[in-house]
Amino acid sequence: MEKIVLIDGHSILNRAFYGVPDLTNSAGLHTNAVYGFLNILFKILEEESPDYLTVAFDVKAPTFRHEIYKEYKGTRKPMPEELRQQVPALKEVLTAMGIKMMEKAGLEADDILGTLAKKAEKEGMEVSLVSGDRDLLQIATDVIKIRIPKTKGGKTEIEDYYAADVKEKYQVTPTAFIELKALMGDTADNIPGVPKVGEKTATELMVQFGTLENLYTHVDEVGKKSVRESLINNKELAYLSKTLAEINVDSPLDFSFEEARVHDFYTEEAYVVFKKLEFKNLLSRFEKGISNDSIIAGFQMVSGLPEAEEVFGKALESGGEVGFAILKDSTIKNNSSKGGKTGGFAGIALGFDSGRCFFIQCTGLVTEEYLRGKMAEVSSCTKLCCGDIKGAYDYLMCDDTQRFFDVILAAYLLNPLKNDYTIADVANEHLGLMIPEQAQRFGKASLLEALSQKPEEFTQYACFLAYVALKAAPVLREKLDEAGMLTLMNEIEMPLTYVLYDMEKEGILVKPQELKAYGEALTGRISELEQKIYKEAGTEFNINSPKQLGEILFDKLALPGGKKTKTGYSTAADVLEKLAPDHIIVADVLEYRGLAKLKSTYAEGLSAYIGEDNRIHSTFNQTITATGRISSTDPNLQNIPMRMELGRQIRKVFIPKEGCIFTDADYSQIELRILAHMSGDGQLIDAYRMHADIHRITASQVFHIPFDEVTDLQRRNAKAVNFGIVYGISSFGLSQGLSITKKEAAEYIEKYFATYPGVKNFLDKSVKDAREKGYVTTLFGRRRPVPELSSSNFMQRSFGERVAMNSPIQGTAADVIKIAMIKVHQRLKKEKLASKLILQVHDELLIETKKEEADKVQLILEEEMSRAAQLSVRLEIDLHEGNDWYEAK
DNA sequence: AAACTCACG
DNA sequence: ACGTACGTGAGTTTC
Repeated sequence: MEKIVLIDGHSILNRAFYGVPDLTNSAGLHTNAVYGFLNILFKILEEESPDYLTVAFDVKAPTFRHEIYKEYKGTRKPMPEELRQQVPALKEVLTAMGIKMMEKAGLEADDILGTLAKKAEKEGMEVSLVSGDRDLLQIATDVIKIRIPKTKGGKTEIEDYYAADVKEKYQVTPTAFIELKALMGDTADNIPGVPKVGEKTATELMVQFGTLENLYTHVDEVGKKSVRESLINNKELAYLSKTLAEINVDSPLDFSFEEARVHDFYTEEAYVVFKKLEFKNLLSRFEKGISNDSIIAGFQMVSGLPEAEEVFGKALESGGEVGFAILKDSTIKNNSSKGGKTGGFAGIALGFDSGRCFFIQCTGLVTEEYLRGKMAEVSSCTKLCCGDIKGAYDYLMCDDTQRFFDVILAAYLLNPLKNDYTIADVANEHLGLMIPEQAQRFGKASLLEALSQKPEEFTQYACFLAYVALKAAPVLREKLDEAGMLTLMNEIEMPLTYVLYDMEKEGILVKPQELKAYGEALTGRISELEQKIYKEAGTEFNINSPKQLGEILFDKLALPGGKKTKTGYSTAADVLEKLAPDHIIVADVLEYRGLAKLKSTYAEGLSAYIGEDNRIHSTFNQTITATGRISSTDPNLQNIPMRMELGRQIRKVFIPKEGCIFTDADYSQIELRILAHMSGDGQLIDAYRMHADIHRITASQVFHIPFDEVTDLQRRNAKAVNFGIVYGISSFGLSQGLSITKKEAAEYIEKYFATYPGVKNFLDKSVKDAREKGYVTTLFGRRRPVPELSSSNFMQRSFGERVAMNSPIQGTAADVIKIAMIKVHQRLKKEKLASKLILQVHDELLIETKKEEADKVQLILEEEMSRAAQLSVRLEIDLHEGNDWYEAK
């Protein structure tokens, strides 16, 4: 028997929209609903393998049936903008996939679907009708199956209804379902229904009387008086509702089943559209369809020394750029293999302009050392491009990044919002090429396992890395240039890769015994507090569990504070701090938490990263943050305690090596200074020229008080406002920060803006720019897209506004310190100093300084950091030195 | 894997 | 009316 699948377009799109978290492509187009729709579509197609397929749409609501009863229209909420823009996108996708669509002015999708379903039934087909709402249940029969997808926790399950299933679940036949609905009404569909009759009463009535006709014939038999009267008084309404609820299964439609016949959906056109929408999971469906055969034909594995020599010779002679990839497992430093070198090394891939690519396997005479030597030679005189160059420097020789180009880094600059960046992604987005991800090819196998198990697949993979790097480089350069970020790339990000590589390699020396002792010193107090808390609570429980803690505090002990999070009570510090003065147990919990954090995250956490050289080699990531900052992982050395004295003590275990001291330099209020510069606000610029405590000046100017009479409270408030401005001010946020009312906060903000009108102007302009262009930029051209601004959700939109205000400031600060790092690193090298830059903490640089170089290092830091950008205010530096990190801050 | 909490700038 | 300050990473519990 032939089979047709009919889909209710708007209804499924709507379901998908609310069931799939927000997604946007890099052009800022929302795509979650289309994505969800396609997932449902593919699932259905896989299950049903139909012969025919049609998607029906309403032309626009409200239509035909609703027009009859105008008074009730307009209860439907307007479609959110994020959803509206996805309707044409979906139609584009379906068109590209060659899927038949039906829509007709004056007809609702329901009518089209109903009509087609009945038509197909008559032709002797099986019918699957997919819709998000239950209206369609009325046309279920023994061959017409209604399918209702439900998204439960990310998984889509589909409920199926044949006529019998409707009867089972709703106790009425599909035909009676119409009248059931007429009685109870449906606000979403503008069906009035009979007052006083809800779902329960309606079901009872239909079970008892079977039809509306019969109900009114025997209306006096209705038991409940109020219901009986309502039925009698609203007879007309009931029949009108029936008209509204009934799907027209005999609509005038030109339809030929042949047009709806299913064929290959994975067309070129569809591929292009999927790529535009950035559905990379779905793109894998095209792999069979689109062939990379002609590219792969140029790939080759090389295992012998003479052949390797030949390939390297080719690289050295190549006039143009060469793509390469180092095939090694990513460094795993976090397990107990302390200071562990890298994982397995499989070899090196090289790609040439001709399209010829070679995977040179590390085997026999072709040793790792040989390859390293050859790559060093090649890198010292050839233009090279790759992905993740920081991870390749171990195999390159020269620290002059001029000849290098990192396509991953370029992809990050073009869209810094993504979670990860892979060569396969770059191929998809920038070359329109489909290549499988590593995991897809080899699963969880290590590289060496993959090589031995699937050598041909591996060769293909390795060569693709080099091929894509080479082919994508000019494309990315062009895109960066268009976006005004080529200089940022060449002058800041690329040179920085080598600085970060050096910092990682250098690491920072720690005192392992001291760190251990610090942790052990905490243990006593922790168990003391643990026992005390159990006693105060009257029971033992897991203090680390917010769930259990919340129940103890707010249920068992009935402390005031109520709910806050989705899952239960909030036990966050700011909530507990309000209770602490009145309840010893809360104060104890807070102290316990503080100590437990220090012990687990820092004392024990850091210990696991100490290498055989007694140094910790963190990883500095350059493609993580949305604003341009770098991040530090494994371990994170950018969040070592500082604010509280006890935590700060941990810094005493970070020490310079023998013969060295630490020199630490940090920018003084770099973000506020950048704000002063970017806004050009005269008053704020002058404030900085006064060369005094900026928060006190702000207080003095905003509150119109002589500088010397500013109280500590006023200074504190002004400081909070300054912070707030940088974060993208909102009265609510400020009120939280200062524990004052929203109204008071709003007054502060108003006064601040009255004092510094240039700042207000600048922030407004940032938001306006972001709305118009879809992104904001830093002083050095770095972009951050702000797709949230086009959201119809108040919260998301407000977030977008704050992002638009904050990112240029935070991002410019990130640019500035990156420049400083490059310059400092260069100077140290140029002046042949042995001192090393080892850490960056956003506005701070730490140098392990040879004692005899201390003065020079201070001078270099001072000069290069303050010179990193020429602003209309000075960039001031605070310099410290010490015999450990604690002393040097 | 997600939620919560908390460390830093 | 809505319910948040901006940017990160890691440890723990819980599903």
